[in-house]
Amino acid sequence: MDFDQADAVNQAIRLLSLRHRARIAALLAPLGLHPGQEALLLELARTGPMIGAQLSEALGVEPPSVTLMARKLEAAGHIRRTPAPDDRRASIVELTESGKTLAEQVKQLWCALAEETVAGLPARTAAELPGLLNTLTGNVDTKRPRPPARP
Amino acid sequence: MDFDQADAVNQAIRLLSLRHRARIAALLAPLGLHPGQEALLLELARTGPMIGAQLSEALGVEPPSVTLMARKLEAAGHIRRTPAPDDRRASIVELTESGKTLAEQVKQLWCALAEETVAGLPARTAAELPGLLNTLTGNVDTKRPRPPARP
DNA sequence: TAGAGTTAGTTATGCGGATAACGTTAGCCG
DNA sequence: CGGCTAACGTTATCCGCATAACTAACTCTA
Repeated sequence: MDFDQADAVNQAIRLLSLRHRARIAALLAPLGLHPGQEALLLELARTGPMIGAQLSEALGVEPPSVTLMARKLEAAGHIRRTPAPDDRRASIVELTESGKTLAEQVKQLWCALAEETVAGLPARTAAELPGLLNTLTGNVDTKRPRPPARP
Repeated sequence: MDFDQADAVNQAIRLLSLRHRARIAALLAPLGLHPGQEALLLELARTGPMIGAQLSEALGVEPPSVTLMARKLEAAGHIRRTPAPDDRRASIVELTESGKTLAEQVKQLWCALAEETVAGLPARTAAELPGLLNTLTGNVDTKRPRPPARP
C-alpha cells in the first residue's frame, strides 16, 4: 500500500476519533458529563453493580483511568462505591438514583448521536458498520496481537 | 434506532479510537514520539513550512494544542520555528534535518499500520473505507453542523 | 488617521487515558 | 502454616486535546 492510501486510512480514523469525541463532549456538556464518563454510566446501567476491575475490562481502559473517573462521578453523586464484602481489596461500583436517571438521559442522546453519525448511509452499510469497525479494532488491538495458538 | 444498535455504533467508534491510538503509541514509542505528533510531522513533510494557524487547521486541532506539541518537537530538535517576515504575530514552522528523516520513518510505519488495520477486508471495502469514515466524520463535525444556508 | 474588530499565538486549567511504582489483600502450594 | 505470586486499587506523572482569557499585531473602515 502506498503512503497516500495509508495516510487516507489512518488520518480518517484519527479525524473521526477527534470529531466523534468532540460531538459527544458537546452533547454531554449540558448534563455536566465529560467524554468517557458516559461509557462508565452506560456499562453500570447495562450490567449492574460491579467492581472496578470489571469496569476497567468492560470499558477497555486501564485501572487508573477508572479510579479517577469514578472519583469524579462519585463526587457528582452519580455513583456509589462500597467495599466488597467477600474481597477487601475490591470496591463495588453502582449507580445512585441520580446516576440512573442520568444514564437514561445519556441513552437518549446516544441514540440521537448514532443516527446523526450514520446519516446518509445506505441502510445496509449502516447495519454492517459496527462489525466493520470491530474488525478494524481487532486488527490493531495490542492486547490480542494475533489469534491465540492453543486453548 | 434502538439503544442497542446505537450503542454498537458509538461503542465501536470509541473502541476503535482507543485501540488505534494505542497501536500508534506503540509504533511511535521507539522513535520517541507520542500520538498526535506524527500528524504534525507528516503535515509539514507533505505541505512544507507553514505557520501555526495553518497547522492547527490542517491537523484539526485547536491552536493551544499546536503550541504545546510544537514546543516539544522543537525541544527534541525535529522542527524549527522562526518569526514570519511579513507578519510579526506568526511563526513559520518547518522540519529540521532530523525531523525530515524522522518523518520518513513515520511514513514507513504509517503504511504498515494501515495495512495491519484493514487486514482481512475485501479489497473493495478497504478502498471505500476512507470515504466511509470521512462521511461519518462530516456527519458529526461540530464545525459544520449543517450545510451552510447562503453564501 | 484613529479606532474597532480580527487574527496569531501563548498561558492557565481541566479532563481522559497511559505507564510506573506502590501497598494491601487473596489465593496457591510446598 | 508460611511464603510466593497474582490481583485490586491507588497515587504520581506524562501527553494530547479542549476551553477561557489574554497580549500583540494586522486590517479594515469611518
